[in-house]
Amino acid sequence: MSLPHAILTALLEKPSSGLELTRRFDRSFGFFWSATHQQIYRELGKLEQSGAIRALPSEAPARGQKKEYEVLPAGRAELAAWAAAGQDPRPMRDPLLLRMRAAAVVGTDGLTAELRRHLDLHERQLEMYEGIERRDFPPERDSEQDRLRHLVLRGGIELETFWIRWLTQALDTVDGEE
Amino acid sequence: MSLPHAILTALLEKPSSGLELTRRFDRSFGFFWSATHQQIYRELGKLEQSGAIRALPSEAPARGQKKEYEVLPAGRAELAAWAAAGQDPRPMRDPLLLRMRAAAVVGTDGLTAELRRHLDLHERQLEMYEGIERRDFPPERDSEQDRLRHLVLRGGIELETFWIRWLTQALDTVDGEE
DNA sequence: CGCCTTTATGCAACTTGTTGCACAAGAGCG
DNA sequence: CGCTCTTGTGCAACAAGTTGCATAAAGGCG
Repeated sequence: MSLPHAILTALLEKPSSGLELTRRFDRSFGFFWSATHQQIYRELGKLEQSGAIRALPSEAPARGQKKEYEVLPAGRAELAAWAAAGQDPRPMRDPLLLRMRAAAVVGTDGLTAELRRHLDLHERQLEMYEGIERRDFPPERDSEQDRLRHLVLRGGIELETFWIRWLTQALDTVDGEE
Repeated sequence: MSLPHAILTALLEKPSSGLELTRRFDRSFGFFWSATHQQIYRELGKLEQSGAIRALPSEAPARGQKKEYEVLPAGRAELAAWAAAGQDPRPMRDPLLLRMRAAAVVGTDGLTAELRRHLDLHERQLEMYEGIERRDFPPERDSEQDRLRHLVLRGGIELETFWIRWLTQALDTVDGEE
């Protein structure tokens, strides 16, 4: 049940239309939560029905016309309750680690190229995050919000760093076999 | 489409019944892929129907009786093809990072306890992994299979280490606000 | 025997996430 | 005007994962 809360958070930071939200989820928001535009539209409909958000008044509320949403007090309260509630960490489910374990039984043919490709993807991702860190979190900005958001971004950066280190080890190990 | 392949990998390592598989997925297999017993039984049925695995003959093939499965050549081939194929890393989706971002907007009330609880869970998990590392991967064991499986376990260990480090930072940041 | 617990298999309903496509309006262009 | 491209909203079908419950046999116990 996290997607509605992700949308509420995004809308509290800045009221947006469905497509704008989609773009934000593809960019910086995607560090910690991804979503497709279909998911977003479906959820916006539900949130509007339940009274958590509302569409800002517009002259032309027709199909194909931009529709901006803002969060209502009920939505804000719901988000605050959710953020403070207890939730266990999700059990791990990583296809790449699984494939490595499978390779231990069926052989490592064709794996090197795939590992290199992933390494490259993670290196680009890391560069992007570091660019954002330089742009959005210079040392002089230090409000409460900035510190918390910076912390989240640091999570993304350190996770990418982990993958890069692991993939490098993996390439050493797999190449060593051949 | 990873669950069937996770099951094939587990069965290749050691033929098992549904409940045995469930236990393995709760223990060491869970480092990189989790599954409930309902998922597993459903998938075992599908895999048997498609000819990837078969039930080992038993005297009493009745409900409530243990039913062991083994992988057939078709299943092994399918797994090898899947392991070597290209698959993009999944987009991130972490509820805790999301909650931290939400907390930046709605406030950090009640968050400290939750962060401490997660820190504790990750510390236990790390200890468990390190125990397994000492037991199953002593320096003298160094076959190809061992190196690859050890690599996967190292992934689990380093991920837990990452979370512990991040949660410690997070606690510093959140406590600093109060 | 009758009752309870453990081991084991399994169905059904629901929620969440993905994929593919349809529809609508405006802008640029010959 | 008619054509195509971009922006924007949305439905429908499917796949994957979760939750709750049902069923059955075997072993221990009074």
